Amino acid sequence: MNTKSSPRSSTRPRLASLNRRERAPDHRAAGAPAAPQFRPIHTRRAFEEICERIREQLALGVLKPGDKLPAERDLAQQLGVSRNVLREALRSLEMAGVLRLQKGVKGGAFIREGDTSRMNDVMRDMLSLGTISVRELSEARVHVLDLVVRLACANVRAAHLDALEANVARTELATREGRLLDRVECSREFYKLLAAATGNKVIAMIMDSVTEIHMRFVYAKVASSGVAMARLAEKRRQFLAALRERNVSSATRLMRTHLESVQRMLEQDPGAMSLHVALAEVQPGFRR
Amino acid sequence: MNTKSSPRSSTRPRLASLNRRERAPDHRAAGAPAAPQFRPIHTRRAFEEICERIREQLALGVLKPGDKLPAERDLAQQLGVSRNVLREALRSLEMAGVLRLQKGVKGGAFIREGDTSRMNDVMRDMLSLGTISVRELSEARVHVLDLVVRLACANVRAAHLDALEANVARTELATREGRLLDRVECSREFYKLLAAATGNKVIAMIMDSVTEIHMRFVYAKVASSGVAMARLAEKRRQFLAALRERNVSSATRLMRTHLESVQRMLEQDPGAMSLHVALAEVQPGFRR
DNA sequence: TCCATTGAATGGGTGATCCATTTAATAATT
DNA sequence: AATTATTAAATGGATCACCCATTCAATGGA
Repeated sequence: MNTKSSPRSSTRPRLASLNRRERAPDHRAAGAPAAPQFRPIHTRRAFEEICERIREQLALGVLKPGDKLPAERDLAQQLGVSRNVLREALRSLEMAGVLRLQKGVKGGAFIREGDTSRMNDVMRDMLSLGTISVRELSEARVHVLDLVVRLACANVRAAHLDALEANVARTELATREGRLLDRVECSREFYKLLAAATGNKVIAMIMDSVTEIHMRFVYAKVASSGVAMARLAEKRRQFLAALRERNVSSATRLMRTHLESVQRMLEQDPGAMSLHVALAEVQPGFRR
Repeated sequence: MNTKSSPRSSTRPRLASLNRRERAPDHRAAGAPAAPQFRPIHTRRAFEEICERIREQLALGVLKPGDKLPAERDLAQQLGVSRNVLREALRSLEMAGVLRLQKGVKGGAFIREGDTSRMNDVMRDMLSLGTISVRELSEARVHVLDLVVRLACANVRAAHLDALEANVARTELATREGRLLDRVECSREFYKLLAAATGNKVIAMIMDSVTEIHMRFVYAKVASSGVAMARLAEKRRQFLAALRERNVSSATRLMRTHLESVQRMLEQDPGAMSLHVALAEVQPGFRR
């Protein structure tokens, strides 16, 4: 039995607004198309409500990057929830790349600049969960890269070309010194720079997300078999030349044939390659 | 003063593995390319470690969709952390679409089928945070849609065509009955079906993520101004005919001109359109 | 002027406790 | 025997009251 009389029933007008809230009815218009029976209603929980409210303030422009939320203890009281629940919400938003939590006096929960690498995580989870396949990802990458090359030819600027040039120089150096894994890291960077050269952060984000996983496979392959893409730096220089003269067809063709040879490299001795190995392996430069 | 003697120092060999863990040194190879000074080290926190371990089990294939994690109380003890911290981790994974938490006996934390709509959230957050712009998103959508049309022409199957046909029929009905917002909902569905017709879930996911936000704008525009895209169903039928005969150039051209007219519609009287309104407005069919 | 000390604010983390929901086992009723 | 209530246990949801570690400004001494 619970002998100690509940010390809480007295001081608890709190959750009136947040907790135990009646669910809003589904306002789907009467004649709505393709209404699939009823969508499952998952009970509204406090932390969801909190996340939503903060995101709402964000969408409304009330909160902007750099802004600081009230201290956990204060915000919890304002929202009428316990500190623990508030923290669940803040944690989720932190994982989502929306917040940055910082300790110490003058610390707090700050709205971050958007973190475009979040899309990588989504892609990786989808692959881990088996929702998408390596084949689909590779195919998507070919198409996206094709688009990226065309856009880069249209929009590339001197600064991008310089960065790419420097990257190829590093690739060449790594090749000469036999640092094969560093060369893979160079490749990863190359595609990131190329994506940035499109001048469109949405496209770049998409490109990065399909490239990141792909490069893990390449890394795992090179690490395990020691194979190396022949004449990589040379091919990069050719491509850069085409990009510099904004020769779309030439750049596209060079990239396509390169992708094909990479694909062949990955597919030889396929038994050694494993989705799980590539995903789970902790690799330098591949932050999780 | 803290009069009550700490009751914890005795029973706490727990965190040895998880908490207060020495950070692994950065094993970046010595001559690594483009090492940007030092990457900021953010203190390793328990919940991050937990998330990572669960994701690792996922990547390793030890955990699969449908599997159930141990009960919170048990898992917390196994990991040597408090239940509250474990919950922060589970919450984050739930928000990430990896887990589904279910109450009651026989409840627990289950590994979900991958939730492709997570990419939509990323896109929305990036827009809310100002990391990407509406212009970039629209531009990306044009290019992605172009790709989708080409792939759909190559891979569309009878079932897809039937679904699209049914969608257009609903569009026609909504038009006749003057249900403009339902027609927008039909459009949203149309693009989702088209994305699925590519036969590539990665491409489909990307397409959906750039479409979702766009359709919010269309919805907000139609809701506020009452304007309607002229001859929508007719245009859809023409496009479907081209898709059915796998006529890439025709389908591409039709889609492109349609996009242009939609863009013109959105841009007239631009003062009425607001990023914040479109993002924040709760709309039927637009789950958050 | 510079450096060490201190203390308050803040996020990180713990453990105990209660509530609400769900399900299966059990008892009561027809 | 079949059906319907009741009960009990397991589980996630939430709260409270702490304590710890980090950070940084204020303070004070050399």
